[in-house]
Amino acid sequence: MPAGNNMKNTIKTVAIDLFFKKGYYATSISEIARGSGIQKASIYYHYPSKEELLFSILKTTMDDLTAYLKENLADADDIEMQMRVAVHSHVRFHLERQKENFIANSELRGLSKEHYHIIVQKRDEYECIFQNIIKQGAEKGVFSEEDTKILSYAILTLCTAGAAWFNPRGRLNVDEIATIYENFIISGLGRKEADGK
Amino acid sequence: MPAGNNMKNTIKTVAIDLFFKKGYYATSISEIARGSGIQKASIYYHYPSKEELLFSILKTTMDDLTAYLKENLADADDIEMQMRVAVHSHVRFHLERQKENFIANSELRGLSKEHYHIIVQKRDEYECIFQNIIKQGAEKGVFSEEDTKILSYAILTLCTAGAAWFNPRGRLNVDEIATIYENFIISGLGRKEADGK
DNA sequence: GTCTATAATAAGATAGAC
DNA sequence: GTCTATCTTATTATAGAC
Repeated sequence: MPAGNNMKNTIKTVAIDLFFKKGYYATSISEIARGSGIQKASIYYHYPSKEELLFSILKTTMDDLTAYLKENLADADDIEMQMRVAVHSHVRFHLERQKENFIANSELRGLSKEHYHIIVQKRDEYECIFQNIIKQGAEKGVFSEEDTKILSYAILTLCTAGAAWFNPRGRLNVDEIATIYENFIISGLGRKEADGK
Repeated sequence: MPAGNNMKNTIKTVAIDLFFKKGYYATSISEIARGSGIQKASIYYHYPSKEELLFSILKTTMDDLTAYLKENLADADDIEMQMRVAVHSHVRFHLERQKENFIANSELRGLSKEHYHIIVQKRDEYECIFQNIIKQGAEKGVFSEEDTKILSYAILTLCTAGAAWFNPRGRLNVDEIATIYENFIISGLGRKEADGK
């Protein structure tokens, strides 16, 4: 994660802040420079273009997101536990790195065609992990047999949305929110007839 | 809903298309004019500014959304049915007027302070209807006693997200998707102990 | 109600000094 | 690695003819 130790990271941190607050297009290189304490021309020493700066943010976020999920899933054995861990991991990451994740979900259109494909492929790989858990759960009779793709989108967007409204100084902390979502989703995925547990 | 019968509506329809495809900031008045078959200066005869055009789109969308929900809820009596109807109504409206709704959820930052407050107030009123159903459901023991606000955000963002990926020529039609969401949410809201139904 | 022409401004990016 | 100065281009919006 970027800290303020060198200018390249400072610029990135400032850009994340501004892209989150105002959006990518509404943020100018001048503003990023002002926030970083340098002149706008100096930005181009560190990043070849505004678009490359955005790409750099999104790439790091997606890589860290997937690494975090895999790390957390290593301990989970049965299917329900895997889904619980996956949801918790997703919510936690999105709440703790709220700004980057919000950008990763709202500013994909700012990317070049090539960069867009790279990020979307990373996102697909991540989604695939969730879809496999749902599919396995349906096969083993733990989850209901609704449409796997739709449910994975539903679950992911549900948790992702947390990043849009979460207030770090609000009523509930990260783990409390993650647990509410976790219960909601496990219930939602349960078979409708009766709870066989 | 705007049709192509007069220039003011044509401009609005073209703008919705472009704001959805490219985003508000990435869309220029020139492009909207080109799509409408007039010169860019002529846009200003119909709308005083680009921001007013955006506001006009968002205002119509929010008003129609709330009217549609109230209309649908008029028939529903018990709480579970009310939630089913509300979810179905929300999903249906968001899938059928996908572009406007996507804009209404992603381009609020493009508004002036005054217009922003008007739209957010309309959104709060709409959310309030959902929160009341959840609260009543919890009081009567139909739904679990989780946090009302969190759950209403969860439900709304869940359904709203449909608008972001729905493909009108895709595998599933509007009603099929709405029903999947409906079941998921009713299960998710159910009490965790055992299904008392 | 739509046009042409243009004003006013701000953007992303580069050149070259230090 | 950061600066000043500048190029190029695009933007929103207005003035005034038709």
